[in-house]
Amino acid sequence: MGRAPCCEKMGLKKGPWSHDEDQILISYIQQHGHPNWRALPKHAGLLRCGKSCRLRWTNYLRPDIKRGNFSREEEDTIIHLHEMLGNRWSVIATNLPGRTDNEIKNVWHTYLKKRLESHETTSHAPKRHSTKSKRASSDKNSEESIVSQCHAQPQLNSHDEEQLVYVQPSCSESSSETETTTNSFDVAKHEEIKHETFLDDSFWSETLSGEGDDIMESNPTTNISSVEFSSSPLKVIENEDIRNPYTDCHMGSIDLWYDIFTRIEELPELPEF
DNA sequence: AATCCGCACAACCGCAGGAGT
DNA sequence: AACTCCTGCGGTTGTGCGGAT
Repeated sequence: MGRAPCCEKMGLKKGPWSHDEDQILISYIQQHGHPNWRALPKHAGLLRCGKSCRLRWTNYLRPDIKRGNFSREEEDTIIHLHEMLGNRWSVIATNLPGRTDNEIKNVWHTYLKKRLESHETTSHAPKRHSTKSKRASSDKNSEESIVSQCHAQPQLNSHDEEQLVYVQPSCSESSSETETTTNSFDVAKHEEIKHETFLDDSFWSETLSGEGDDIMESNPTTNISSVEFSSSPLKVIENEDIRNPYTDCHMGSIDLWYDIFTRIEELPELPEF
């Protein structure tokens, strides 16, 4: 496979994004979407490579990013899924609405891994995320104000973890209500779990990439917030009252998970995807 | 008060793989 | 089939902050 030539570094800015750059990126994506990341910075007038723009958008500026501390349920979900999937952060992220793979990866490396290593599985977690934003109080105030400009929906609150659904895209750029709601979680059937998990991976990535861009391209002037939140999976879940299996039974389901893991290991061969 | 150290997290880098030609 | 382009992913690094010494 050919590898994309790295963006010509001549004259391209690196490092932390400035307020102005964020504004430019947000406003451009709101107006035009992001059908082509590579061409985006040029068209938007940003001295950044497309990769950097995409990363900034997906990891920080995207409207549906859920900021704030990870709940205990989210942490447990990460741990469970990491046991099952390994370092497939993007797949794990699809099960944590509003969380990015980068964020989950960071949390894992800086905190959860150590928590597991020290076998500290009981309630009190070590000091962490008391202020998720050590920097948030200073230079991120400005950044969050930027982000909030495209957050048409209020920040998620502590009840959000009750709305977690096993199979769910992290990105609300598009989602299908029926698809989301029909992906119910049947933990009793490990094959279905595997199927849904891996199906979810490709399914959502395809769905998201396709529909999101379609929306944007077909409605270039559509306000991104209205588009995204009109089909917000969180809203769907809220309406449908689908519960997260981890939330419902997560601490009581250790045996269940153990059973799942052991049964998976009994399988002669895992299908490759 | 100054320095050191660890933590948290944003951002970068290289690679893999799908899509298009 | 072979090639290029583009996107997404996972690993890693850089930087700023707060607490400890």
